[in-house]
Amino acid sequence: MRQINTHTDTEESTEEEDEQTNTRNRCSECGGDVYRDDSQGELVCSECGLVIDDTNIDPGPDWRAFGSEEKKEKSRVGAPVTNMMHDKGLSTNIGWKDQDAYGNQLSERKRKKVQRLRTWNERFRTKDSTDRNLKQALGEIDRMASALGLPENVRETASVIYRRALNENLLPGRSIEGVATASLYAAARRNRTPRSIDEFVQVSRIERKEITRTYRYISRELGLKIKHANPKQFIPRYTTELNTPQEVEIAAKELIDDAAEEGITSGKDPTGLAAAAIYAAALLANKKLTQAEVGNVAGVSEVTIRNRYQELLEVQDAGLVN
DNA sequence: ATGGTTTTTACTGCGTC
DNA sequence: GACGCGGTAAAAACCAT
Repeated sequence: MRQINTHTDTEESTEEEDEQTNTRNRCSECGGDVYRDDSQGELVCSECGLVIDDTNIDPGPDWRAFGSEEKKEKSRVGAPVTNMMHDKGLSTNIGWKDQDAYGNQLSERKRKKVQRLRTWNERFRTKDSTDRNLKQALGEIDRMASALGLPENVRETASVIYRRALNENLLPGRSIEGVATASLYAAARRNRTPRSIDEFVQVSRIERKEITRTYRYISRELGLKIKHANPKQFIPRYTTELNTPQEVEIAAKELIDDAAEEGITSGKDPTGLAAAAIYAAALLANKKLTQAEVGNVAGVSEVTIRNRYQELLEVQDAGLVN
């Protein structure tokens, strides 16, 4: 009896978050109005183009439900719609095994029939050039995102950006790969998990010049209004790669904050600032790193670190007086 | 295309281990 | 002598116009 009670208790107390967190929101980036684009199933900022909130892709039950009993029954069925497949994962897939749904072998006639179905299904699935284009681009986005360790929601954002570029006819004259790379670069920055151009050069087949050129182009044409990357966003990855103690990481972030308040960070390469902050923080913590070490993992020259970290320390000295 | 800003490259001298 | 560091000038890259 006791056992039964506790069991049911835990079961009923799960999943009671029906907060409607949307429609009249402010964009976290630029403060613009956010509206819901139902055709895509995502929140879009009217100011800066788009805001993907991954909690919003598949938020809950499909229909209105009255009471919690009904709510349980009418939950959504099937995989969530995703932008990462060129048909958003909604198409039919025919298995490759020559078995029916019960696992029995198919007869010779049925097998041929299914084979024909597979063929036609594949033809329809990638019917026109747009679909083939998307298919290839999304494959590239996925590949690069994996290589750079970018999470799912960044890939989703990149997919959306790419679709928009495609819809607005920005592709002609540009390579699919280039636009795919630029889309992912933009998406990574938008979602506050930026990667440097250098890192993209490592994993993309596109050379640096074209990545930046294409990024500028689609960013302008789509009105993405992406803010400059915050140097702090690079620090954790660098410090873990350098195996520095956590105090250094924290101190480095504070150095960035202080510098940002003084306004000496604008126009400067964020990776350079991050590297300098780490170097300076390590110095202050008596946990020395060489400029070359930090420069290597951040992809920044020693000269830049020198210039930046002295500026950072100047701010600190001035701050102590105040 | 142009000019202003920032970063990189390459080289230097200095002190330390 | 090798290494880490600081400084510098010129080249290269970047960015807005």
